[in-house]
Amino acid sequence: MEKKLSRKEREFSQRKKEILDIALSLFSKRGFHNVTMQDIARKSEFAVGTIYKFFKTKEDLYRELVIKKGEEILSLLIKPFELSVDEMLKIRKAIETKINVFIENKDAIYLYLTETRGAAAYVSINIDEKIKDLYFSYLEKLAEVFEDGIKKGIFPDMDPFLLAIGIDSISNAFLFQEMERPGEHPFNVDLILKIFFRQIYIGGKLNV
Amino acid sequence: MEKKLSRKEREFSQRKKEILDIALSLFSKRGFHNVTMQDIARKSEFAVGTIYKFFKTKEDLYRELVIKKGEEILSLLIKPFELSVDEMLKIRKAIETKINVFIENKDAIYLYLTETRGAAAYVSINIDEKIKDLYFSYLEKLAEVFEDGIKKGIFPDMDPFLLAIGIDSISNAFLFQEMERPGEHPFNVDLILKIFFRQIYIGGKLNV
DNA sequence: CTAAAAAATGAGTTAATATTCATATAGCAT
DNA sequence: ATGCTATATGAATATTAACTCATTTTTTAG
Repeated sequence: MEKKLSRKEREFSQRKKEILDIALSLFSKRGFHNVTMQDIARKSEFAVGTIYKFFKTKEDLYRELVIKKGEEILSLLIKPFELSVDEMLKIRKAIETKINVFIENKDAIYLYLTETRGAAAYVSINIDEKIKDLYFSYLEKLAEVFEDGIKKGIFPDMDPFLLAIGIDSISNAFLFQEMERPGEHPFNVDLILKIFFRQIYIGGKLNV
Repeated sequence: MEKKLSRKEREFSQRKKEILDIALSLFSKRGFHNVTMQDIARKSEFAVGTIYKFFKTKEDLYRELVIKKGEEILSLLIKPFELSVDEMLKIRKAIETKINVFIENKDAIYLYLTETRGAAAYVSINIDEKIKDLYFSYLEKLAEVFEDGIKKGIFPDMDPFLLAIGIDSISNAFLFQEMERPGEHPFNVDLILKIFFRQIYIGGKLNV
């Protein structure tokens, strides 16, 4: 069902993708309002009119970009939850994955976090809501892992959703700090786990 | 040195303050680019031209607002650090204060956090840097408390700046969650301290 | 009360940029 | 090679919103 695309269609998608990549690099650095369609046209080496063959409006382009990247990133972030390992390892893998995804997708992360912050960044309520929902669904999956762990007695008995928010926000904060001032305050997964669980987990074993 | 203001001057500041208050409520909901000077004029019941008697440009107005609020909030947040109590209680007070400041200044917090996020929100690099610096100076003060506590052996021996980022980001995350979906996941200072220290601190005593 | 000075007003000007569309170019079939 | 269709182009247009300033209104002083 994938191979039905004609060369024309493949070229169309390829060009569209190129435009979206350029747009990502621009929007993530300067924000929606400080990037013009001219900028996108110039940098992607298309004429302005051509951009409009791919996207009805500037906002459409932005919306498509934000949602596409959001979904892309979510799909990476939730992979560890499908592993059949114990909850502690799942959490560890989830944080490791998050760190890698951050590093590999800095631009997209900027776009994404800008959106979840609402307020000044938002262009249209709908984008904002969609991205919030994606992020929420991630937190819910993470919370489920905590819930399972609590039932087994390996995590403290607290609201699993708050634990999810907690560990995720620490991870985000450390990652942002690292992005802003690289090397100043090195951290790793163990440190995050240590704060959360007073535990270091190595090769299937728990060490305090 | 305060009472030298004439009625004129007092009226001028009063009006300026009114405009800034209106602008805050608008900017915090819709962001810089989605609020027009017309909007601010209409809502504050002045003419557009009058707004320009108070602020040279729209960006000036915004800058003044963001920095004023940032400084206002910082001065509230750092108060607990001046208390002469032990480090654990200082941290507790700092979180309590943060929760209260959040609740009392939701609009300003939105403005403030939007700015610290950089990226899409930014208007001019200078505002952004100024606010980042303010926030950074808060984190540094918080880190000092951790440092003192670590020396005394009452906190675990980790990078105090990371501990500061950590506890602050959890507090922020819980507060945002509460703002977005009130009542769904109740939390309090004890919960945050428990995650961080496995400790509840009541009336000067530590309880595990 | 009256006239000069100060302040406020908002229609009009200007600048920036999203969007359109007549024209040019490239691709393709015969 | 030739015409026909689809695609690309970017100058021209439309829109939006910041900012100005000639006019009106309010305040102050005598």
